[in-house]
Amino acid sequence: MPPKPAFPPVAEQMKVIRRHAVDLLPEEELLAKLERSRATSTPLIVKLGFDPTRPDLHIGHTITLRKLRDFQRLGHTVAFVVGDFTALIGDPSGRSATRPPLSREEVDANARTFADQVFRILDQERTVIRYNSEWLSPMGFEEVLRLASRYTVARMLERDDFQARYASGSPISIHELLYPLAQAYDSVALAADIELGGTDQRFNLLVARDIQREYGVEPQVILTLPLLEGTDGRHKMSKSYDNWIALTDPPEEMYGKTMSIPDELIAKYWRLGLDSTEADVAAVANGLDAGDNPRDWKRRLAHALVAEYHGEDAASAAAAHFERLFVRHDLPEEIPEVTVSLDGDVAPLPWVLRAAGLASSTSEGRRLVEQGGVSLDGERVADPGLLLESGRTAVIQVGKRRFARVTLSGEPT
RNA sequence: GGAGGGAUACCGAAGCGGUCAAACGGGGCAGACUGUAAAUCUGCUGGCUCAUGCCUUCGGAGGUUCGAAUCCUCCUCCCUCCA
Repeated sequence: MPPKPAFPPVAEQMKVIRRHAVDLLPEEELLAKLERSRATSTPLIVKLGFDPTRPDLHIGHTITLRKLRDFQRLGHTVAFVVGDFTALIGDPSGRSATRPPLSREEVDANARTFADQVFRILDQERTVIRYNSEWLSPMGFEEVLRLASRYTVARMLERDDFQARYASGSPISIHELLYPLAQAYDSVALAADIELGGTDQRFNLLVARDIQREYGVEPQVILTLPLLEGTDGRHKMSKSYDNWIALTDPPEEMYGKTMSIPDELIAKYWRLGLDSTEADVAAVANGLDAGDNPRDWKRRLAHALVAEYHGEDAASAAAAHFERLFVRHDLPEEIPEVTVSLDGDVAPLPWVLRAAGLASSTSEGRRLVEQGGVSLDGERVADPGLLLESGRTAVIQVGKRRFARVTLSGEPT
């Protein structure tokens, strides 16, 4: 059992809770809940939904996770809802297309991966994980109708992503309209006091309040947190935009991706991406205002991020690796060894690139050579017709980041 | 149930009988530049054991034609309006 929570005074709790919050609605209700919780020594139930279609957490998710941890430190309980049932629908949030549903096995595997990552930040003792199939699956059609009758099409279509899809003539399936209701019902089942989410979740979170009320459950307070832009600096961080820094990214990858964010985002990453204090954030902002080279703050940021998830040593190694590859353009410390078997005595370079996994096709390999993107033992190659003999070993570099020490073997496998 | 519109490469979107491996934009990749995997500029972006060569693509299946992404028939899916 977790130690008996010692709830700090409400004003103090509010101060912690408010930090970084975008929406905190309605605040009076939260105050009341906190007062009651403290008076009765009962932790509040703080809900966060998790979509098991995307098990890979990234830096953007940590903003919400840290806020959850704040709640845990204040003595409250976190309830995670694994949306294994709702994954059959696919959250239409921010998507332009219907999502394909998942299999049971995928959901389970994703949920496990998710838990591994989440407990890097959260306190396991004060976390409850629930699967929403637990209550959604047994609902009969009658129950679903009852739930669906509590909300109107017009209100549902207020959601800007639905509106955009409808306006642009993209299909919206009826079941997608049910998603916010299902998510809302989770809050009924859990009797959630507070639900967190990114600002893009505002609509879904608010629907839950109405549905809870309909079912005679005290409505939850909603707390939304800022979305962090991804490495491209344009879209919110997301796997689908390929602009994400995953918690599980290897150190060099994490470091390099961080170094590629636009300079304007440095301060924001410090504020939201790290477990930083106001003083840290101020130091960064002041430094940048005073004309510090942004590169230095970005390096510190990259270092701090890697250190948080991989430790100090890994962070230093990643920094050194970055120096070597991108600043000095040297070879990396470790180059993967690849052996390629030839059919004959020689093989054209583009073919070898494909066989060694350095290009996705021979034609792609040919293009890379033609564009000067390929070098052999440090020498740039210009002729796509170049033949390599069997028995030879060479370090082949493609672009800035792909390397392999390739051995050509004459033995047909 | 009725009427009309649509399905094109990773995404969006042109093309409407040959000059189409298919405009353009985004994305991606490469090059130059850079503190940077940023920004900017330039190029590339179906496949093939070495090719001013060959092969396969424009929802699916047939057909017309010397020749089809483009025309016809049927099928599948989507959208809009009317009921």
